[in-house]
Amino acid sequence: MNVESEEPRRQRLTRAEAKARTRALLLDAAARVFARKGFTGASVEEIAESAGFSIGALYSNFSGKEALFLELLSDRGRDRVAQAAKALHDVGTEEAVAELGRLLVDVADNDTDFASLQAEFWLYAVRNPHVLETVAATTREPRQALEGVMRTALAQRGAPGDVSPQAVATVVGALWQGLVRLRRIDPDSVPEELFGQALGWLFTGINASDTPTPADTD
Amino acid sequence: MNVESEEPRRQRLTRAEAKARTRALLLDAAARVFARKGFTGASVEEIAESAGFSIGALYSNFSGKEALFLELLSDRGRDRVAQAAKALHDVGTEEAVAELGRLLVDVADNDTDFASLQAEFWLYAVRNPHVLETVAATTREPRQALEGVMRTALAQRGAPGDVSPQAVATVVGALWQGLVRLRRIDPDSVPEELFGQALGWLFTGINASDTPTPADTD
DNA sequence: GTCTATATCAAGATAGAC
DNA sequence: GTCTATCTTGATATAGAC
Repeated sequence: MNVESEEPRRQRLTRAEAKARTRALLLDAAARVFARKGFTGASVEEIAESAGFSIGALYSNFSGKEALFLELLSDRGRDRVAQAAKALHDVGTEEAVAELGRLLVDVADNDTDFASLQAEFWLYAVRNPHVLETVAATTREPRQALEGVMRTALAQRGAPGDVSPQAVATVVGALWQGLVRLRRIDPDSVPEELFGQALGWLFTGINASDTPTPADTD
Repeated sequence: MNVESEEPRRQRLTRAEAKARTRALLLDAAARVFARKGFTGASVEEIAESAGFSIGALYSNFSGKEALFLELLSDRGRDRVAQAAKALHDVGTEEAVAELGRLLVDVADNDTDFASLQAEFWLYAVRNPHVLETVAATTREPRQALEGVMRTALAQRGAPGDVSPQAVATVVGALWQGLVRLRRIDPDSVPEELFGQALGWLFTGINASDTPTPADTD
């Protein structure tokens, strides 16, 4: 009967740890199911069972479906892109551009749930004003990380000083998202090199332009 | 029996015309409700009543919820962008770029349902393999129209001959989609001029680069 | 802390009236 | 051709057992 007092060697968990582990497993499952079925289409029952628990366990850890979804937004929102952008910070410019290209293909092809979840978050935001700002904030985080990369990239390439790294980061981020989504449903139209090629055009154009206005005939 | 042979003066509708009108009204309502609630979140009851009809009328015109959704995809999928791109075909290059910029802001700010519907279609496609190709096809149509615009734009700007109009059209389209979505949840990060500015960089860079695109023989 | 059982409700779809 | 009434299912959330 003294099960709990046994030696905690071999990964025996305290109650708090067990609960935290359950929470984490539920969040993982939620990410999968929400991505595959959508917010409304996903049932809490499927999420719970997919994590290996029952509905009761889910409601013991989260107040409901929406709370679980929003928790997921906080946890996963910043993850991938911010992390990648930070990793690129240390890398030289030319390699960074190539690396970004590879990252695009990798995410689009392998982490298929990622783009779906992003789309779900976006839709939830435009439909629920009370979380719009929260979702907007999670998109700003990775974009700011990217802005850092762009700042050094522009400097190293000797771009005109009046070019806004923020604008470039926004453009690169938007292009990335657009291409990932398109590649997902029409891979042939987005070959592996396209993103890198586009970045090449972009940076060349930025360098060549002395003013940020497009009405500048060369 | 001779109902159909009555004079159609004074907007009296034949049975076929009445049915067609009902169908059209249901499709309009469906576009609204699907955009606002999502495919799963939207109820056929709300769609029917939003169009001013009952559930029965809906099922008399469409075999079910999915059929209605897919019908919408065929009707609205090509609409906006293809139409716009074709209009741009006649316009000179410089004006076309500026016009595209204005179009972005207009769509993002005014036709709010458009982007939501697009996102719904995309999600439905990645989740339902049997319609993936259909959705992909509807994205190809406007992209091909855009490709025509890009071809003349590149020629007028004297771009290297080995630059693929198809690649440029894909990039411009993806960037457009990405920026529209971002502006929807974070307008400050996508100022009105950003799209035009990005296009300027892009075309300048294309002109300056002699680097060949991967040989693309259509 | 987690599970089982259940109350409550809303949705998709159908059948027959008009 | 459209409407009303209804069948059936599956969902969220809760309450009490272990």
